Amino acid sequence: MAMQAAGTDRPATIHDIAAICGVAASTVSRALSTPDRVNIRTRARIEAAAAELNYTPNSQAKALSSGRTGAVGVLVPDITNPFYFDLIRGTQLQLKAAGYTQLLVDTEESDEVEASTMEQLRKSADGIIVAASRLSDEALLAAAARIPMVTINRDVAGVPAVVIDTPSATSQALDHLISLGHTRIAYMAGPLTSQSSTLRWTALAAAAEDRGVDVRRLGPFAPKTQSGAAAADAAVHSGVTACIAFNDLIAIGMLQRLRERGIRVPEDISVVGCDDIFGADFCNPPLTTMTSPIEQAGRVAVSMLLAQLNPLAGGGSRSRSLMPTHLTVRGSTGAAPAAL
Amino acid sequence: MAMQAAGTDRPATIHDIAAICGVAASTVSRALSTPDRVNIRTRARIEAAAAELNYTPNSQAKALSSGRTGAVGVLVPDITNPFYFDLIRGTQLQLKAAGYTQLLVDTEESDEVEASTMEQLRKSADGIIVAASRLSDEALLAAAARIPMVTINRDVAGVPAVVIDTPSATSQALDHLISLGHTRIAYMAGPLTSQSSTLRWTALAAAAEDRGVDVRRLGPFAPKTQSGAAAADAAVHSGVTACIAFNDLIAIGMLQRLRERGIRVPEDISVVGCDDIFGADFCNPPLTTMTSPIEQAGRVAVSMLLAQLNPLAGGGSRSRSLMPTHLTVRGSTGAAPAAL
DNA sequence: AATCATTTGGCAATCGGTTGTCATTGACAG
DNA sequence: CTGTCAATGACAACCGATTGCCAAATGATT
Repeated sequence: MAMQAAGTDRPATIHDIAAICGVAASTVSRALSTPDRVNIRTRARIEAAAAELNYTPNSQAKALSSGRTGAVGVLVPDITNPFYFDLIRGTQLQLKAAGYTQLLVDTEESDEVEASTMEQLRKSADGIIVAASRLSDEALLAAAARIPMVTINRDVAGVPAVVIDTPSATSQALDHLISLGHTRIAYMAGPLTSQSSTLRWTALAAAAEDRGVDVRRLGPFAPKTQSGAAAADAAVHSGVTACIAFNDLIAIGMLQRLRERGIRVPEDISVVGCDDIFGADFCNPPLTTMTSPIEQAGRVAVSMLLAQLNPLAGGGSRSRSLMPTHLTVRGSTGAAPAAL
Repeated sequence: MAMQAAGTDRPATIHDIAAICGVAASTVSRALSTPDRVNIRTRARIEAAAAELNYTPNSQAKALSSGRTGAVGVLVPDITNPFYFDLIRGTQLQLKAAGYTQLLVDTEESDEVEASTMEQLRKSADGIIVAASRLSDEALLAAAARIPMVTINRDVAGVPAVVIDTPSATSQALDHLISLGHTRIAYMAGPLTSQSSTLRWTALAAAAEDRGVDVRRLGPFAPKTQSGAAAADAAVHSGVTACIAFNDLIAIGMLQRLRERGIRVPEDISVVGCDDIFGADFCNPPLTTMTSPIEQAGRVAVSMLLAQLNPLAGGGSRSRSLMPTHLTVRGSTGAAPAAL
């Protein structure tokens, strides 16, 4: 009701409450954090005063004295990649639900920025979530020893991770293409530093060998729609009838380029993406892609991190979580063109 | 070179440096922040020790004692809306360049969440950037009195603002449609609480009156692709031959729905979006839309806020910045169908 | 009624810095 | 040789909480 303690405009402190109630500041602190350690009547008075003054604890001070900051850092390589939008949304939701603040940082695909950010965050965050880390295994492991960490799409022994199981979906995609009659297929690789890209290629190559079809690797290509042009040209030049792109951005870029060049999709060439990001369903043609539970992955990562921070809450914290993926067939894949 | 002070693993403090150099902690603080107040030789020793210990100041402690947090809050109504991706990217880049940290918060289109977040941020941020605020003018003004603020797409007297000039672009869009022969046009409105939507409608209605064409307002519709279905149906039912959507999300959703219903775009109906978000160029058909310099708006907002925080740097801080917009014509608009 | 166990709540140190105040130092001028 | 002044750096208070420790108060027990 009352806006503020009359006159003063600065936020109320624990001392203001203490003065009003005639108790020590420490008592107020206890009443607010460990209610059982304080007489129920004084507690009531304190709570009333706190409400009256519209008191909210100063998080800086809290962090300084308690060591806990109530913040979690979220590191993504490129904030403009729609893939991370969903991820960020997932972490944001789950963190907010748990009363944490999200510190979002774009590491600009740079291992240096990533490392220095981690060191920085060591003091200003209780833990960090690192998506698609560009760091070496050793560096990542070393960092994880210094601050609670959960990685996403980066599996290193000893570091809790959430892994979206796209590799296994690649064989599903491959079978889909084979069933449509394709036998010459390309994988449009992502950045060399991306473990996801490597794992997808490994899984795809293994599946291809198993099925006895020809799958070649092209690239690497940057995970942006602009790279799609180069990817499209490379695919066409290589003579394949279908390709599986590292992610939807590349795939969508390919779609645009192919259209410009008058190459029909899927009649002349089929394109499969990966992730099912915003836009995959309304591009032209709609993209067949491996749908990832991205937002959910973000939420799970937060849960794992919080479990690590507060070991009290029963549930034995799992150190690795594999998120299932499935193929979503849309319009960008079709029967292989008749052989010349 | 040396990893850490041998043995101790916790971050080095100003006191560690002081002990090594045999000076008081305050001297170290001064040497690091106001170098001229300290002997150049001791300063050198201190800097050497700091480097040796790999010292980085504790931001919490710094914030507590100095009152400045080095963080800026960025409030957006819906983090999943691609429009805000570009905005967030712009703020992130500019903040990082200035050495600030970005605190990203999704206010979930709720004025309550927005207000409480602001109160919260009052202590943990030096200033805030509020995009498309859902707050009343009074509430916004009151909040701005409590913490340095810059709004984006929300113009309230007394609060510095960055405004993307989409209203004036609406008349450009209208003229484009008129030149194609359209005379019955609909505006697919956004949320009632969105000032942008209101301003666009006002500008559009005025322009329509001026040109003597019929423009009716339909909606409101939530700014999501899913709302596009309802919007599309409403537009078709109203018998218009063209429509201007509040934003690209609605427009893209309409495109999808119209396609499902077998209504051709632009042959049967033309659609104009607003913002030119990710996806507007590759949807089907590519969307004619009002292109906004979104990322730039984010950067400008940060600059204005920082100018407000550090009045020292000459440039008289402008209190209002109007970002120009232009119409980008793509495939979703075409000649009006012949009258029945 | 005296003793002991248990609450209850205050004191003061602490977190890691910043900053006002002041004593010391040395240089220089008178 | 001494007085003035600027430069330097140490001391200590402070920012707003948390938390260990202890004394006082309460209540239960015998």
